[in-house]
Amino acid sequence: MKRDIVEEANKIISHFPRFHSEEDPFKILIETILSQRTRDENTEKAAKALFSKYNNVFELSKAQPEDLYELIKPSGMYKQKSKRIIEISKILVDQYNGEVPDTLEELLKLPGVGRKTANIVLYVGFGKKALAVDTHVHRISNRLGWVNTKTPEETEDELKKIIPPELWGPLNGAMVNFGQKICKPISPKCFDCILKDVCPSANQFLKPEKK
DNA sequence: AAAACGGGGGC
DNA sequence: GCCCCAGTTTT
Repeated sequence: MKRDIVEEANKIISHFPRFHSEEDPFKILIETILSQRTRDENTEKAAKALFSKYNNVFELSKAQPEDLYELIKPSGMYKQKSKRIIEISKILVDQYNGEVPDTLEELLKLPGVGRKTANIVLYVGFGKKALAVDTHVHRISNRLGWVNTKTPEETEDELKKIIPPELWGPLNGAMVNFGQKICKPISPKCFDCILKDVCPSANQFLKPEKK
């Protein structure tokens, strides 16, 4: 059977869209920091608690790390994240007039902001054509046979060659939902999968994949 | 390349 | 009880 990868991507996007209610780039940046290695529910709890007490970058820039511990604890790694959130806030206030920069290069200078977080902020916060290769994107792209890669960096390069830029962000978000509901790391629900007819890994016994 | 950070949920 | 989560930084 002939594969149409773009069509498969659109299918994932239409079946598992990811909505983003927040629009303030700063709040998206902080939420994305909180979301690192943590599930959505825990991220939302932490973000809600945090923003109920601190409304903006200026207020957060004056806080102490210990002030945030209890608020963001559900998101895990709360000591590091508290420290970084305040460091980021100070940098934004001191060097960026309180605004979040909208380029990959500038975002990567912020503490706790790596390639994945930066790309999520670029897409969700600024609507740019960005692709954040997280564990879901890496795992699913390889299972589907879209790419054959070892590292997220390789996956990013290869995916960008076969997926049109306007789909990068939407596919990225949809893959997260798809990965949580169907194409899970362990015991994926291939029987219920919309791509089981084309996926080379469908119905196989899948072990957790190396990153 | 590997360790450290980390609470919460699924199985 | 073990494994994983829209990872990044340090050793």
